[in-house]
Amino acid sequence: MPLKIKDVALRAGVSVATVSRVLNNSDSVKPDTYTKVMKVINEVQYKPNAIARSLKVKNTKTIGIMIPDISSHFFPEVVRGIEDIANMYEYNIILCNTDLNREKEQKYLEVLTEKQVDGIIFMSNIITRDLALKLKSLKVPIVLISTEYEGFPAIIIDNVAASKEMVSYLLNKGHKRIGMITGKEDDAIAGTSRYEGYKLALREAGVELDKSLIVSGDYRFKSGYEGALKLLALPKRPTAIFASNDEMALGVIKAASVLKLSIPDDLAVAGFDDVDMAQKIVPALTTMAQPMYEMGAVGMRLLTKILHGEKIPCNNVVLKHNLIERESC
Amino acid sequence: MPLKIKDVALRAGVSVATVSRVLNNSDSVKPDTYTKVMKVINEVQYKPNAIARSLKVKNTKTIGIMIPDISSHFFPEVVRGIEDIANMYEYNIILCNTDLNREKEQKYLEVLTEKQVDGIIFMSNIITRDLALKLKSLKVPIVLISTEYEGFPAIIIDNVAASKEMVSYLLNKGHKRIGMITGKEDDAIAGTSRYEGYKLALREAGVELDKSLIVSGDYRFKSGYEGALKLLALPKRPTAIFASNDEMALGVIKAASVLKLSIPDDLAVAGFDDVDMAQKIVPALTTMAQPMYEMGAVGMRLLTKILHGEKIPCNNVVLKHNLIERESC
DNA sequence: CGATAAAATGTAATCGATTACATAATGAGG
DNA sequence: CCTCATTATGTAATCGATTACATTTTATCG
Repeated sequence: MPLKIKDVALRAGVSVATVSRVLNNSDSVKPDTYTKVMKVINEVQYKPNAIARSLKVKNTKTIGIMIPDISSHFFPEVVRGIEDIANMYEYNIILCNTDLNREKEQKYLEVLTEKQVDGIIFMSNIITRDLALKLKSLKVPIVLISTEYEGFPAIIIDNVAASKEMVSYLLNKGHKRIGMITGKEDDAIAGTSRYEGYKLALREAGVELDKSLIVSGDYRFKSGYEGALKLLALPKRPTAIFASNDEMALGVIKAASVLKLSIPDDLAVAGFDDVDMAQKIVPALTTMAQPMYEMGAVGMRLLTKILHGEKIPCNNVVLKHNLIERESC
Repeated sequence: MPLKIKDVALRAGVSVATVSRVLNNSDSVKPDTYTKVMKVINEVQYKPNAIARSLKVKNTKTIGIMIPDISSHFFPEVVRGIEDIANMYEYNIILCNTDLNREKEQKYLEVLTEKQVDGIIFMSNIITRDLALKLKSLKVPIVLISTEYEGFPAIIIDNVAASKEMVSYLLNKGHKRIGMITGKEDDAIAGTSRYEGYKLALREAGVELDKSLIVSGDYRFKSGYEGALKLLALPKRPTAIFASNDEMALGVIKAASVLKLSIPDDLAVAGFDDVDMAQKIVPALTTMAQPMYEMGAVGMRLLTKILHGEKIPCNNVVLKHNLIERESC
């Protein structure tokens, strides 16, 4: 039903080639014909069919974004960063929630390639060898965010250093017994490395590691809440708790509140991420900020560079973390 | 570079038509040939080009989602609901952040139509006549969420009733002076109607409206914070504050905390939305829940029905709101 | 003013699938 | 074993753009 380039050509009394030329204002077309064609285009409100175009030019100006879950904190900001830059370069984004489910991931990767996306931004906790192989086989540029793998460009922060910094900060504030709620063990990037940073800070300060102060969580509120209850039930309870992410830190705060502990006097709480809410809650949460928006933006900018033919080294881009002192410590 | 249907046909010793038939398992194809072709497809890892397919069959199995901003609360949940259902029916979603900016909106609508999306889910605060006309002219099915306009199917809640219910609840708790922080005035749906509900509840209870208790906000934390400071500086301060959304309610809580007012004893606070954070903060926020995920899911389900040719009446689907009592009142 | 180069436009092939229509293979029934 | 209906497969047009190449128009200049 909608008009095709042919119709425009007919009405303007030129060939389809000419119309295509004014559309892409490539090649040379006489000013007269240009305006003549433009007039028709505007009159009939002609909108070129991008699908047909894509078939010929072999690019779709759309990229895929694979994230675990848009409704969990952290991701919306990243996605927003991606979209803003994508928009700037006239790309659109197809959003895929994987729930960290391998089958869903697989399925999405397939439809994304079938739909001929120009590139993919991939976020996940851990990338297995299999997955990496699969990603490589796609022949489409891929940028990783908040995860890494040999052979792929990735946007990350230095989790070990960031975590160490936070724990050192707590140590400097005089805390000797610092509880930690870790992320999932199988999650290389945030899980292991943030715990690594914790241990490094202790070692540097000459404080002995007390395993009873470590409980493992899964990044969710509930696990932070329950982990804190466990830690706070200890005979020698910690004076500070560092949670691997803000969501769990919120759980810690909640736990403290049911135990009628005041923050930061009875218990200092530190988080990780600097999720939007961190500054809005009472008490405002001291946390290690990840530049979420920027991670998305930088990742997308990198991807566009690749798509524009620039040769990009496949190494990690490490963005700066930032310790934000607020009321909870 | 990737293999085409022709290549598969060649290797399998059949025609492209036959390959296409096994791909779409339509028509009749002999079991023998079916397996023969399938074998080749698997061997060479053939992936059909969805763009080429779309050009011919005139659908893209992708829909557009227009939202103000994915990084503001409320939307991620809705989007998640949409995506889950979309995924179920093999649709993908292109995410567009409009920032409620008319030009961006316009631009996105254009590229979405050029990219031949099969449908659009549109969220915005207010729909002007111009915009509605534009939407109609797109010839593509559109479902509205959290907004409405004559002639479009829309998924909403009854904001007036919900708001009235909340205020009545506060009144029943014995509050006589209830402050309200409204949304933007130009925002028909949530802004005006929630204030409307407030007034209705007062009238019903025979409480006189005191305009000094009404301050207008813009749905953002800061405006909630500042609005609360203003209200709490009143000679006769309110004993309860109802904010038009949770984000602002959080601002109210923050304001109360700097003024050293305890919640709910010195001040009751109520929000609207039941954003994920509402239950996680201290004190947990009493709020009017909107079924965000469900709104997305129902909206998308409606859209798929339309896309599958069902005739759907263009009226509002009103989902149930739900008053959630927590600690802040 | 005519030859020639440069600019503008047109013709038709192409991208990679689907599908109407034509044709070939198979099976049933006498 | 032959005819005819049915099933299976193949041929070629088509979707709506882009673009290589061919052709026409315009401009330049001796």
